[in-house]
Amino acid sequence: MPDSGIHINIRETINSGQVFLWENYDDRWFVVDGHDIIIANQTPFEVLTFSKRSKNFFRQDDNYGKILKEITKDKIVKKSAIHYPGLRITRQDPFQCCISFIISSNSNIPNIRMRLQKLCRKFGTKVRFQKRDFFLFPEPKRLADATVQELNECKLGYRSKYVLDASRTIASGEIDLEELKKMKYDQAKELLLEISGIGDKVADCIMLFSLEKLDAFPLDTWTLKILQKYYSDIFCIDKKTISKKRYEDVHQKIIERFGKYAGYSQQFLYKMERDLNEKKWL
DNA sequence: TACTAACCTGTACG
DNA sequence: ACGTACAGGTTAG
Repeated sequence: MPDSGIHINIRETINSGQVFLWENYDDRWFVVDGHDIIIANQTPFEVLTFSKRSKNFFRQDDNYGKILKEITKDKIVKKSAIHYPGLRITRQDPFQCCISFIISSNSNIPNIRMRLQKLCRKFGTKVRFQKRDFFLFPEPKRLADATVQELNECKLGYRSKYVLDASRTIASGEIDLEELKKMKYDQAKELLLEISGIGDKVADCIMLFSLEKLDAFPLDTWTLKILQKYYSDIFCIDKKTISKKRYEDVHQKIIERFGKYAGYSQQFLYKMERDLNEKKWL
């Protein structure tokens, strides 16, 4: 059963920390997604692409009703789901998603966005679409051929070498992100963790937002805070960070608690807690 | 295995 | 104005 627009809130979905390269003009949303641009209109609901290929960027093909029914068994998630109807997980270009979250480490959303924009302007292709100019996200090969010096000009800081490493690993085919889509969570994660700059949290973001792993539940400062605040009876989290071993243990418990669509639960909880603390989405 | 410090950079706040 | 703290973490020791 395909989703109609009423089950997709474009504004809230884009403003939930999963996608960074977007612009809002005249009530329409433009999202740079790899070598393509998504244009989304809320009412009447319509999603088009620059490439003219059909893409379910908002995961319109998910059975949203079924997923909601599953994840709202949890009262806190239910509260958030009522407050944010139509909040979705996006299906992003894997390479862009990968670089986006490598860049996100120890940083904030406006800063991540700025760096990605600089990467696009410096290495991406300029295109004209709907009477506006856009820079597409650079291909893996283009970034693999860049120098640390050039990447530093995009203000990546110490992350420049990570971006280079990841781009080379992917451009060479050593790791094929499309192949990871077909794998189970554990197997895909193991491969992602081989790339320097990708730890547990970043790997989970990449898998949830671009590799079809709805059971991925990124554990960052916010979600850990959420587990402490609302689920102290189930999860014994005392610090701001957790060790690798603990991360795996907690993820296992997360699946037991929230089910196979735990990633969706995470998005609702994350959105709610960030808004509660009046954090910026841009 | 668990724990810490160091890390680039822009922005917010005093 | 100018210093300091902090941000969707990861790595090295």
